Amino acid sequence: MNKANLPEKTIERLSEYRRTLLNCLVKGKTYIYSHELAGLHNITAVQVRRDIMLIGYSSMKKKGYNVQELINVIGSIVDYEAGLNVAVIGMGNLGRAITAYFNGKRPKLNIVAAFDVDPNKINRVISGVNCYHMKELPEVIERSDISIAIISSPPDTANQVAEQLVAVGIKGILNFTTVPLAVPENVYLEEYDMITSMEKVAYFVKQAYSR
Amino acid sequence: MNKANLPEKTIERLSEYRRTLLNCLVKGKTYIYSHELAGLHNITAVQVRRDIMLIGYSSMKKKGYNVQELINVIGSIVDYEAGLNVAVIGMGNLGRAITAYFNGKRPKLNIVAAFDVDPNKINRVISGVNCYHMKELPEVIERSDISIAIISSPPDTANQVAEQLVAVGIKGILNFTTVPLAVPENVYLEEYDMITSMEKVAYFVKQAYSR
DNA sequence: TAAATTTGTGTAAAATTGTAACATTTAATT
DNA sequence: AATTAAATGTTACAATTTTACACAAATTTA
Repeated sequence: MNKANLPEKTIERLSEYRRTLLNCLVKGKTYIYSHELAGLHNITAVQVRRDIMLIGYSSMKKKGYNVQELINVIGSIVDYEAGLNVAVIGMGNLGRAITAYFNGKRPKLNIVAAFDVDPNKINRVISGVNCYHMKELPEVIERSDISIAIISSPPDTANQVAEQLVAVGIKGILNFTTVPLAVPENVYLEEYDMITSMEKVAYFVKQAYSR
Repeated sequence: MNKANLPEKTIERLSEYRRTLLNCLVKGKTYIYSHELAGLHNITAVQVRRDIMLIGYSSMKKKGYNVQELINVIGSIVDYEAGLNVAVIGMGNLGRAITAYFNGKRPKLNIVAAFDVDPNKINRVISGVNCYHMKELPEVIERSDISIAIISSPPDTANQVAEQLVAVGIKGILNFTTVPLAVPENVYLEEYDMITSMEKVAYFVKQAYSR
């Protein structure tokens, strides 16, 4: 079973499917058809079946997919069995919201440390996570075996923060700041900018108006 | 000049270019080469030139692009001249952070109202925006000429909220909840899920480990 | 004037998704 | 029990979107 090298888009969808599936479980739904899952995600049933085919899972034919089993299989693809630890850099409004929003939602992904430079935040538990001074970064990352970082620091510090993170061996970065980052190839970088998302929406709304 | 129907990815990049360009201006840089812009965004110079070609702008050959001019042209594509008003639905941690983070950053996009059902929030100014009760939604949307909504409400209410928004004539939705939404075709929907982004990072970190 | 640099753009390639088709399996129905 | 209907697994191909390649034209610099 070649679970490696799945298309990036497939990974995204698998993550999304899992959320929907977890929701199904809560509602007591134990089987789901490909076309149901497709409808919930605004895609075609073939796409769903293809994605699921790629991860090597088979349904109970004619009854749809076993929800719990599918959740497990997706987990075996997406999750790192031993769990991965995450740090948040920058505990402003956004950093705190992300931390609060995220923590506890994924058993195999835990935010275990936060960093800032504001003396009022250092050595306090904020949004459920202890906040350290940036100068402690190397030690804490090492000690807590942190491999992923979320950057929510002020934009002008972002690249410098990224450099430090790379230097201490971080393997994946999720960038919430407004500046694009430069990192070596062996570090996976996911950029996310809310403003771009908003502007995209605005553009298409504008298009709708001018017709 | 056919500015309509630009590829979605191009719109994203234009938004990102603009941010970088604004930053250049601040630093006193008035001209920029395609390969410089490309380097800052980890893409190829051809991609940059192609995007700029699509919006019908031409550089001073051999001196690079005029930063201010390019900002203006991108604005003429992405922005709605008269401005667009935005509402945030759900003023929990995330809603407040988004509002605080966003407001003031884009002159043509303004968050002008927030909605919640928590009595402690109603009729208060939160993160710089007045918070109304959900039952006032139709009236406020109408009165304030709001065409875009950000949903940051609890997941189980998201679809119901979306329905209400569609009913009152919202044209674009940015969904920050964990449930995918179903909206009519004439409403532009942008889904964003942090957890999926995180899981994507985690997946690729995992891949890196198992090699 | 020659060399080097940079842009603009036609064309090709790659990646992704959608459509159609169909054998196969299973559940339900008659 | 046989038939019908529904759903999956899979392939092939078309359509679309996105990115890369190649190169002429323009312009600066040496």
